[in-house]
Amino acid sequence: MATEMSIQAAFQEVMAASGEIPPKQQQVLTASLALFAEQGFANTTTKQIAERAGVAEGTVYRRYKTKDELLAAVLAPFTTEVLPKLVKEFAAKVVRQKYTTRHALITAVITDRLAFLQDNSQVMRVLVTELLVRTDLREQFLARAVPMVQANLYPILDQLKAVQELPDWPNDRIAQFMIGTMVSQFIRSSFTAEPVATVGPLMIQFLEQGLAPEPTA
Amino acid sequence: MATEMSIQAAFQEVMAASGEIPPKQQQVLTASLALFAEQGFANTTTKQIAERAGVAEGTVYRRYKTKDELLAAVLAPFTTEVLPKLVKEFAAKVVRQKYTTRHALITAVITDRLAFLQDNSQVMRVLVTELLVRTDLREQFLARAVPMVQANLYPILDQLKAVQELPDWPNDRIAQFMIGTMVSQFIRSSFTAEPVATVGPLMIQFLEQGLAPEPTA
DNA sequence: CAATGGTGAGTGGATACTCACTCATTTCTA
DNA sequence: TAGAAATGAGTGAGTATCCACTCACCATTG
Repeated sequence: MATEMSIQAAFQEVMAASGEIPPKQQQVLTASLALFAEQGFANTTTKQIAERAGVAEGTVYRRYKTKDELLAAVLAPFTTEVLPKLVKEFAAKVVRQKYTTRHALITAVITDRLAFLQDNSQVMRVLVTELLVRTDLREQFLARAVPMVQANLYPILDQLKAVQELPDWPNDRIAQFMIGTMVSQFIRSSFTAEPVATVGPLMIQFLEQGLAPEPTA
Repeated sequence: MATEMSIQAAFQEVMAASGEIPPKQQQVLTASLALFAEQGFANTTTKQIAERAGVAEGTVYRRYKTKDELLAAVLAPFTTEVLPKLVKEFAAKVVRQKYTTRHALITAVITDRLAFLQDNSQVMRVLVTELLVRTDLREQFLARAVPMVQANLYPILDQLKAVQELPDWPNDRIAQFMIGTMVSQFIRSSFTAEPVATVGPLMIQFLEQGLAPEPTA
């Protein structure tokens, strides 16, 4: 599957960061992620994880002492490494290329970031489902993600508002429309396995029109 | 809570339809729904259900023989009674009032149907979370919901396309944009408990602009 | 040998589900 | 109509199973 590469890449970061992670532990993480994505966290047993990882059940518990720690270990790299990089790289790119139209901004978001999300569809899937149910995880995630988006995306939005490229709506609403459109597409294509390329143009046009500024009265 | 009335209403329908459902069984259903919505299906024990319903654990199993049957019983009225009515009433209303602009259509969808969804937020919540994880349930639901939407919404869209009130995009895409925008708002406000009234106008404007037809070249 | 990774049988607790019984209401019968 | 019988919702202690987690032991490497 196309997903495995970037998932591996995400884990690679953790491996590099926190010393060596032995191969079997990596298999445990990979298997956990896959099973959590397929069945959900609560419906996955540690025995299943061991089997899919080709490992004894005790091995599952060698490094991570509880099943919850395993979930955290699977999600952590995404929220602490991948997501920040995602947002910041994007902001940097936008600033560097001096996008002054929402068309350029939206195109960048859709083609670049949506593809990225779809590459990481497994983690995204687990994250979305668990955020819906686990209050603690949701708060923790929002506490990290929201300020990050605010700090990096909002200035850009303000800038575009100033030049009449965006309507004078609250930033959180604009962000919600963009994110909502992306996530709904993401979820849909995570079931139909359709590539972004086919839908991209339509989403761009829809967002571009939807976020057009109201005629100045 | 504002939700309880319409939830009760949904159960009322089933009660009326399939003979008498004794009061304690109704308490079991209500408790199940509430707990499933709060914690998710897999994280809810039958003991918890019994306690919240003020009932012995055996009572939980009198009518519904398994926990899965209980989930089905909680979701069934929504997909078989409420959702069809939701869609058909909407379609009927639209046709009756002869909406010929997308503004009227979108306004109707947002103010009317979104409020309805938020009234049924508990069932929606359970449905959404379980659809993400349970393949069988998802297929079953889509097999019912998709044709219903196609039969009732698509003709209206075609009609509006004909009079240049909608762009010539595939119907499923237009539907996705509308549904995605609504659901993302629904999920957000199911956490922040903000009323629809405040966001409605913005969503309407966003969708109306986003779904404006491209200038005929 | 020390240290670290790996093993898998075993354990305690939780949980979905059962069943023999009670009790109230309804239906049958003399 | 009084009493007997049947019905079925409700009960809660009990059971079989499952599952997260442990631990005493083994293997490999430096």
